[in-house]
Amino acid sequence: MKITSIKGFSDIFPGEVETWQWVEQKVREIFTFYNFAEIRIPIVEKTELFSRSLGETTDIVEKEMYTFADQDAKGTLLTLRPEGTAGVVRAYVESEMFKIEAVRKLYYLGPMFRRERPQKGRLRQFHQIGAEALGRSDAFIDVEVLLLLSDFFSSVGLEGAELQLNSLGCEQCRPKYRERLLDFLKDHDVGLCGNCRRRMDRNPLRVLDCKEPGCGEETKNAPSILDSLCDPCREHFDLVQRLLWQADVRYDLNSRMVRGLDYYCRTTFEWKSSQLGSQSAIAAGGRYDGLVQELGGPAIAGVGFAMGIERLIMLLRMKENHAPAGPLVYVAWVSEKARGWAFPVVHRLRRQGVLVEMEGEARSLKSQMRRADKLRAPLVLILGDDELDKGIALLRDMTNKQQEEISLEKVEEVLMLRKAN
RNA sequence: GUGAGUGUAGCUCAACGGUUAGAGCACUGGACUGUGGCUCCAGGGGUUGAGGGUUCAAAUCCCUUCACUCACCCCA
Repeated sequence: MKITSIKGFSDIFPGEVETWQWVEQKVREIFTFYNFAEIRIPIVEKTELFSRSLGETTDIVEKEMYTFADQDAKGTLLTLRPEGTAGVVRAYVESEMFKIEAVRKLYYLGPMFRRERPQKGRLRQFHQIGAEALGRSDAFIDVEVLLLLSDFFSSVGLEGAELQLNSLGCEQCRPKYRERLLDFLKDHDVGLCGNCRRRMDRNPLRVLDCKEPGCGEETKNAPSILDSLCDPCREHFDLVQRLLWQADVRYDLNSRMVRGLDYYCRTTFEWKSSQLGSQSAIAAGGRYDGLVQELGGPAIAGVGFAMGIERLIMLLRMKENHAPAGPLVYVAWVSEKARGWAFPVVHRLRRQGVLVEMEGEARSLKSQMRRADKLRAPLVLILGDDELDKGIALLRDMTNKQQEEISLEKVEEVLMLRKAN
């Protein structure tokens, strides 16, 4: 029986991996420019970290986490991280970073795991790029984070992503809004789909972004969270919008946008694209002012986002060719003696920085030429017994079909020269 | 977890229940005895996802199972 990969876990092969490397390079460039520093955190954490920060009743915690017992005596429950924010905040609190410098701007990049049914734009192991700004509660940092994302998108040439913006309020105003909404929904529950009637108790906000047309109709006049914000939240959100406007970043207000994790408050946002299929969010995030404290730290605010790399790459559509440079010289050999002569030469050339590839098996010269052509090598060094006897090698220029004889002693020298050009 | 769709050569796909399951691309070789792209010719490559059933006969129909895809749920 052939062993296959796990459902929802995929390989990234050469050809595609170059695009990943290019994206990662852009991340480092842009994020560093905004003074975000990379942090690398473990892929496995204690289960409790996630259940406490994401919320016990979220889908992720209830049914999507890869959780297992450690081999220690207590059988400590461990979980493959389903997202990055919890781990970053844990590291921030645990290392007491805030004592030295309360404000930290961090980013990370790596695999996340959620046991969902795979579909377009959704895998069980997927990759996220995330940024977290800890220690500031002002609207300016919310917008700085949004501008970072926006600049990143333009640096990779992403077009057609739309920003949706909302505010979820704080512990003061959100519970009040929740009550108001619930009252409204109770009066209208006849027109709601079965799904939404179930949603009412668990997370009434979610009823608002139900895809059923009937539910949309029924909740058309539902109270909006944006009309229910308390004064500080209102001012915060107004400033966010004013700054975005100033920075020329377009957005749509969406008071029905819900975030999946419990820790969000105030500003939340989502970048969406219509070209992604049903899973349309490419990046999403928001403010999480209570999280640091929830994880045992001081009352320190935070704001951040996560972006799905697979989804991002789907949208980039390989506009640019990120393939690495092919070999400068392809060495074709037609006898074992020639191969034996060429092998150490190839090695020496590589050590001197010349990109050389050499045929690996005894094949016709024709097929070796084909291979060289396919690799787009501009030069082919041809070696056979005839040449060795004469003390020469043939150097063919693939672009103009010119071929010259060079003495064996000069091969390295000549190729070094070609490299320089 | 629920629902639908699809599984045939390395890839993209054909084949009314009826000869030996084909084509394009890719690969290998030849035309060009040791020279790439274009063209022409030839060749290799398949347990038709797996297992069972119906039938004189199954890639084709039925059942089971597995995998993939898309959607719901939910989310990056």
